[in-house]
Amino acid sequence: VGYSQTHKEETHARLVRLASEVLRRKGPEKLAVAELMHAAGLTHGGFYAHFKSKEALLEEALRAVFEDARRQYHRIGDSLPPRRALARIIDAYVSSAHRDRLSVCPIVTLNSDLPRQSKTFRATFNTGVAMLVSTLANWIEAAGIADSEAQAASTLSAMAGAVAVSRAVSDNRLSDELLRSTRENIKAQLGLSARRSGGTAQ
Amino acid sequence: VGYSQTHKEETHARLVRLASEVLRRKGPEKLAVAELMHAAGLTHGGFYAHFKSKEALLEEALRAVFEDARRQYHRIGDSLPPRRALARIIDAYVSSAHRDRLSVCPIVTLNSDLPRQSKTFRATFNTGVAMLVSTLANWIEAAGIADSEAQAASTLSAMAGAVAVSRAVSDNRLSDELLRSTRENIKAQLGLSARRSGGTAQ
DNA sequence: TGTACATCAGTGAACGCGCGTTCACTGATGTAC
DNA sequence: TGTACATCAGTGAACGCGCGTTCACTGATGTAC
Repeated sequence: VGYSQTHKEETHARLVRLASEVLRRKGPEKLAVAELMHAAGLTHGGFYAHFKSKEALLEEALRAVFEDARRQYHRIGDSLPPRRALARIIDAYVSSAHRDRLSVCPIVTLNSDLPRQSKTFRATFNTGVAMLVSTLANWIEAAGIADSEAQAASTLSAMAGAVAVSRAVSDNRLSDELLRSTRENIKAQLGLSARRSGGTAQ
Repeated sequence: VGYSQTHKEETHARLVRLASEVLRRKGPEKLAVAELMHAAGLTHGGFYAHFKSKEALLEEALRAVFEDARRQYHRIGDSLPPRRALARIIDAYVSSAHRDRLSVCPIVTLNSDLPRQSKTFRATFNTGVAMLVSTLANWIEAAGIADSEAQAASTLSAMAGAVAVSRAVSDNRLSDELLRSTRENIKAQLGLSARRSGGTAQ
């Protein structure tokens, strides 16, 4: 009835996808409904046919961002033995490439916005962080490392902190050194530096 | 001429001090001029007798926050030998007490706001981070640890990341464990775990 | 197979509110005489 | 020592803008007959 059957769902999904990018780029408060709708080729009034409120959109978008992050880990780590998977994830995360482009990781982009957000937004964030921690913890446990959950949380926070601070350091040399030494520190901590399993094949 | 000689300077300083707290609590965008002035017992119009703009206040306030952080390090670490100083700073920073109260450290509170702020605000932040890094680097170097500047940056980012993430973790047990294992990881990294220098005497 | 109708995704003007900034003013105090 | 005056920190109303939300509407399309 009016438009094709899946049309609304498609538009909805497109808005969430767009919003998840704007959310990472600008944060929750600077994401403007009118601007988002315009970017989607629509007028701002139509927004409320899709979302109860801006808040509702933010929550959907945040879930999407965490999902993207989880997928990213799996894209990098699946099909590798656990120790190699961890090393690859750490190298990809704590990198100047990650520093210089829009982060997929909401922890880097949104952590300090959190206290000012609504309870439900924070709850969604909590859930997302828990998901990422347990994703990492699976590899860490599979690698035979003790205390996997706490180590996963500590690793994730050290990675996110390093990228966040590297962005705030204007001296490029120091910024690169910070990332390099964080990669080494984390890998040493997880006992991944020993290079037991041969070369860097594939 | 009107009021006492130092009156204006005192008011100015009081506004900056208040702002530095609000800045850490609410971030740059949610710091409202009228609200700040009201908190200082003044009306909002008078603001512009003290600051060229809100932006100018934010920069002064941010400098004050970084100064507070630096003073905090010295308060904890001065009068201790370098290794003990570092251990004490790490324990105080990466603690549930720090997680649960308003952070003195602007890296924890403001890092993800940064990309949305003005160039000069970011420059002020850069300067502040550089100052904290070199403060830590002094102790690290004095402790005879190699690569002190990069280690200082990496340590600071790991500490800030841990506190930020610990705030976003709703599971209290995991949150505490994250802090504990980060403390241990960082101290192990800096070779402070060996407990060479005896007990914990004052 | 063709036509009238109902649906509803999207339109665009309008509203209200928060907030940074401006500005003409006031009145307490130090200073000149 | 007392008085008129100039200064200027602070006042409070007003303005303009961004932005979330509302709402009466439109017009393309599927459906009933």
